[in-house]
Amino acid sequence: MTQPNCKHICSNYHQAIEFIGKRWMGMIIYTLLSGPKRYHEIHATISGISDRLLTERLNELVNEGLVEKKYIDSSIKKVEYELTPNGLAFKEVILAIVKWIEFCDFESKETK
Amino acid sequence: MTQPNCKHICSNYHQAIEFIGKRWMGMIIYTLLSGPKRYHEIHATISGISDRLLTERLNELVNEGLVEKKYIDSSIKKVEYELTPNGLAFKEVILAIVKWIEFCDFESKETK
DNA sequence: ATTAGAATCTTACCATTAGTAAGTTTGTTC
DNA sequence: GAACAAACTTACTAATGGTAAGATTCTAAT
Repeated sequence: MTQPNCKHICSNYHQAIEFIGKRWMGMIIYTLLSGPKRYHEIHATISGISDRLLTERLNELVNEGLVEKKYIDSSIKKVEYELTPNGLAFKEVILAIVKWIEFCDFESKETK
Repeated sequence: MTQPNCKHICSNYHQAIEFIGKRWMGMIIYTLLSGPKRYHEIHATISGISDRLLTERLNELVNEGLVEKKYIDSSIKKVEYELTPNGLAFKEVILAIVKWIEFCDFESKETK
């Protein structure tokens, strides 16, 4: 955290957390962790997300190389979204968040 | 991820990532990891953040119990912000994100 | 073969959130 | 006691997100 390249790490961290922190982004990656999914499957899994933002977020994920978009049978209306290795690697971050939540829950129960 | 309490975890994860994903939130926690800081110190460290949002984010962090606000010498204009144990525990998440970034960088260099 | 419906966007419009800039109050320093 | 800094606060504009309707392509049923 205070190494020579702190500024580099810090700026990368800034970019990264602003990207993954965009609304619904975390949920979409989480959903795709259990395997590739169709557009409507993701939509059905994440309650509350709109078509507009799901499309937008998926495009951003594809552009950043975390998700791959596959046209099944070369059909425009048969699409599958799958995590790339970089997207899959995000699982460790999700696990850390889940652990952190559990720690916070535990703390709040201990101190009440 | 696919355990019985998946829905519970998932909804908590959703809440948590939407909270920590708010703009500047990650940077503010990151900054406080190196120790308690005054308002203007945080402001100086994070380039680009405005007074308005820094105040707002700090209030949210205090309300969620991740940060404690201390009035030094009981003075209204001498304030220090310090991470609580729950806030400190977030370090593991940050480390996971930093590792993930490094993995992604490595992958992109390998495959070009 | 035609029609109904689903899948995957796209567009237009309104609401919420963020950014900018100026002002306020208290505290400090010369 | 005047000038400046700290820590906000307020008012306004810009950007992002939410809602709802529509467009296009595919699939299934009659």
